[in-house]
Amino acid sequence: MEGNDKLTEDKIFEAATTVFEEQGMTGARMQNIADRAGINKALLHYYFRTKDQLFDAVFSKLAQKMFQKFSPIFEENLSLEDKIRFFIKEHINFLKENPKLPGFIIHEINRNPQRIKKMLRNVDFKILWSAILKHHSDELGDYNITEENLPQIMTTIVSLTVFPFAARGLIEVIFSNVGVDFDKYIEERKEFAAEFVIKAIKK
Amino acid sequence: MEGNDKLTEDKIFEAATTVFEEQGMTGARMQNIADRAGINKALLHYYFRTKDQLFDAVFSKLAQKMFQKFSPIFEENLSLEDKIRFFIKEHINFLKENPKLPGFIIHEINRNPQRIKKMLRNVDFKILWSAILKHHSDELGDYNITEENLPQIMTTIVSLTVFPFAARGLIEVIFSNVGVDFDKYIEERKEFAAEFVIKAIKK
DNA sequence: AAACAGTTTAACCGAATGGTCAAAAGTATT
DNA sequence: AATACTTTTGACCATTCGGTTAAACTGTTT
Repeated sequence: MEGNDKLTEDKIFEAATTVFEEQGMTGARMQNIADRAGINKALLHYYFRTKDQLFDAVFSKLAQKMFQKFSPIFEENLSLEDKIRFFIKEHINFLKENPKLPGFIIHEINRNPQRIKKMLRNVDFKILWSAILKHHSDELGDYNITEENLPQIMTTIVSLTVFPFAARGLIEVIFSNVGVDFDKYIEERKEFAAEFVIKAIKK
Repeated sequence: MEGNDKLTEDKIFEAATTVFEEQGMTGARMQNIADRAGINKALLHYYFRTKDQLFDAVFSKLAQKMFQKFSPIFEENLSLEDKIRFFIKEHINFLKENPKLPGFIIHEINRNPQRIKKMLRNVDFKILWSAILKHHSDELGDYNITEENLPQIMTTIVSLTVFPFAARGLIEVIFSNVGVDFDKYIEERKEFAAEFVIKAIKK
């Protein structure tokens, strides 16, 4: 049979994703993953020989999923302001669907910085970054954006979208105390963060 | 003897802090902590009965250390703008000394949200937050700050300081590719983030 | 229907890990 | 110097965990 083939592997992959996202590599248990996938533990090792291999597969997939979402930044067609609005809105929408992703990626990168180093070895950010400046060269006179402060601005924008999800557990406790709903806060954040950034960079 | 007493317990606590910060609760090994402290593993259990108790002690200490740094926000004496400048600068200075703290706290809260819920049970953020508005009530006419968007603004400021350290492993890889030095970036961030926020909230 | 190939399982294994214990070493008290 | 108390250690234990193995099961080919 071939149909069930992919099904089993996918079931494993999904279960592994859930468990790894929640517990991290070191906290995850192969037995737990097997249980969630509704299969025998030996079958896990039949499809993915070791825990490390299974983790690598999951991590690569999730990291790619995360990084892919940044590609719209490096394309043209929108004005700078609209691009900022579009990116922040879409990125928050993406994170709403994958709320555990930031915490997972952050922790696993901290635990093993080499892995991400290897993954991004062949990406030339220099070209990507200068592309941004080039795309909006005619608009740049209206904003406080230079090659020098681009790292500050880029990390700032990402901070605004990612941090609330990474620190969600903490933020939710505080918000519940103040009577704020996290989901509503996230919904409002799309516009707030975008206008916040635009206001800040405008000359 | 009493002098050596505290010394041993402190050596253990320091070693445990290092290991837990780097590996997290689930990745840490009691043997590793014992080795780092230069003592026998049995002695670990003599001072801290179980791994959970040792972890709780370390986590509580580190969480308190982190939260304490927010107290200047809730005191008066400075203008709103200077308070923002002061907090961001001091907070980044603090994080420079404790760069692993954000990732550690974030991960452990995600792994067990209940722990932080219990820790902050008796803190009334509502009072703290309204104190901010009260302290600067005379200045508020000049800024786009209301009780409604305070959650957005507060989380925004914290995002700007904390995220670079949480995601340091990733940011450093990208920066090294673009030829930016992380330490220099952090140094510049003190002023950048403060002026960024002030510009954004000014009417 | 027999041989074959891929899939799934139950039972098992060895190493790692958190934790214990009794004895040794060290320190203070008398 | 004898006693009593605390600290430190080496050896050990029980359990958990990642991983293996051989056999059973399923569908396909001949």
